[in-house]
Amino acid sequence: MIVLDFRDKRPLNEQVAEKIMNLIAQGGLAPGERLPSVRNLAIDLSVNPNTVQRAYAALEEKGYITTITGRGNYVSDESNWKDSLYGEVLGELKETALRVRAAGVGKEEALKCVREVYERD
Amino acid sequence: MIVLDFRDKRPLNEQVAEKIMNLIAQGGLAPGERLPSVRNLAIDLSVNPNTVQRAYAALEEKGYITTITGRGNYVSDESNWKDSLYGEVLGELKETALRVRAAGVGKEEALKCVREVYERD
DNA sequence: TTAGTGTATTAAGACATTTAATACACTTAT
DNA sequence: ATAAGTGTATTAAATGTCTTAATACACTAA
Repeated sequence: MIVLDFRDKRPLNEQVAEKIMNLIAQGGLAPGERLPSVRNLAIDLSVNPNTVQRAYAALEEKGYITTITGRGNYVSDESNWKDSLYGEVLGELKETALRVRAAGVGKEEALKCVREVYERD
Repeated sequence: MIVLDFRDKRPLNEQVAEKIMNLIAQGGLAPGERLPSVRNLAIDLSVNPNTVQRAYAALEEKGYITTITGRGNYVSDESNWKDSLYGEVLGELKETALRVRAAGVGKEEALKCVREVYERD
């Protein structure tokens, strides 16, 4: 389901949260579907339960999942996170594009770079 | 000349290096121009000399500046860093685009976002 | 009642960043 | 030659974050 990169300098809890977020965003996890329990996912990823718990807490904070004590974590309805995700991600893209332009890269070259990413596999 | 964000979680030495790099890329610092000494910039930024030294070392490693022991640090000629800057900045764009795609944003919407940045003023 | 769930706390270790205090070699101007 | 300013290097300490570990508690479901 998820593979972590232990050599990456980014915190494990952030990696877990982002990978699950991406799975949800792409439909790999449907709304209403139950996520693995904190303890089970921790075992699967060879990570401490606290680390998974922090990832889940962040995901709930952003509206991607709903937590029910004693039962588990469930994927939220798309309406709860789609707008905020699009806004966040397009904001990042805009910032990066500004930096790319400031560095002197031409418009066509920048567009080509983005197109290539989308046309890969 | 430069203002650091001490609340930002990013390392100070990286912030210093990036801000100087941007100044150079945008012509705020001309080739041949001398940078502030390690000690003076450290005082200006309220930071330890070691931190500035690390920033300068990184900048020299990437070809943005040339260091002469006993004299100072000087902005390198554009030919020394233009390629590496393009590579770095396009790499960032690629990564961001991947994240945008993973979030479920469509190709046309992403391209439109980049186009808008380039067509602004 | 039992097992499985989320949650919370405290302690310890590992690690990166930053500061601090020096020291040394080099260059420039006097 | 001397002095001041430069880059560079080293070692130690302080700090903060991340992670693990070991528990404990409240809740839910079978």
